[in-house]
Amino acid sequence: MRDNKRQEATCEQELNAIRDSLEVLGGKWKLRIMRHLNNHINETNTFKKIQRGIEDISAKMLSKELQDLEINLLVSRTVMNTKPITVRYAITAYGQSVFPVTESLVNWGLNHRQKIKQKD
Amino acid sequence: MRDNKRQEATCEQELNAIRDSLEVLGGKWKLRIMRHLNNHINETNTFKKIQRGIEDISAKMLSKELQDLEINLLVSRTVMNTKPITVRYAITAYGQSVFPVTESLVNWGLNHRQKIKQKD
DNA sequence: GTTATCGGTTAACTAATGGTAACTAGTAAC
DNA sequence: GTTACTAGTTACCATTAGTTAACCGATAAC
Repeated sequence: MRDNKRQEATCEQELNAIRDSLEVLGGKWKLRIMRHLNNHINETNTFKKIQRGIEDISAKMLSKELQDLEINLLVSRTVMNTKPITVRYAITAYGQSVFPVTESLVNWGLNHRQKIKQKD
Repeated sequence: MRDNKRQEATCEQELNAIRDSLEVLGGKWKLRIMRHLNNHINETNTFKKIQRGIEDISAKMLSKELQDLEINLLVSRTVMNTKPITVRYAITAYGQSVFPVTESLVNWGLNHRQKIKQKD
């Protein structure tokens, strides 16, 4: 794998790659959760603490999104040996690799809003 | 506007900017259409030609997506004075600005697929 | 034994996205 | 007048995404 032969993907492969990215990062909550974990990276982020920290997210959505993020290696889940048990979630080093990607989306989005404003 | 004070957006503003970007570029067809128009930039891209060029897209979806793209200034629409009338769609110069953004999504998606493969 | 906290799950709903097929109007060839 | 091509629109349906509210077992405080 080290001798990577990338950067000559076909059109279809590129569209698939974008679909993959948006599946992993898209939706209403995933990036909010990632950012929250990154902003509180030195704290013990338990399920309830995260839920209280992210406005309006329901237990169901938080549970489901954390599972998805864990499957994709972006977030780690550690059951702590406490009573009552607590579960600690943390963004992984790999998880932090999403921020440079989203930065370009942020910049394009900010610029686009200006552009559309000028239309009126 | 020229003295742009950007790049110090709050967390919430950044999430909104990402939402904006994904609203404009997301979904099943928008980027396919953009790429198609970009790949056939020297041709006259009529509605029917585009529909034949993009596999499985229905008239309804193509019509709706082209309208969205036009509203967002990414695609231009020109009614030609022919009989029967034809309508020419083209990607705008501004529309081409999306490709650098999607490139980072492509790269992350390709890399992520490798990463997940290694898990098994 | 009642109440509260932990980390969730379950069922039932609504909203958004996209697909299918039929249909429109205008023009032209046969 | 029937067929075909232009550029779409309309109505209906299925799937997905997300919301709401109730519930679960375990543990601990009162």
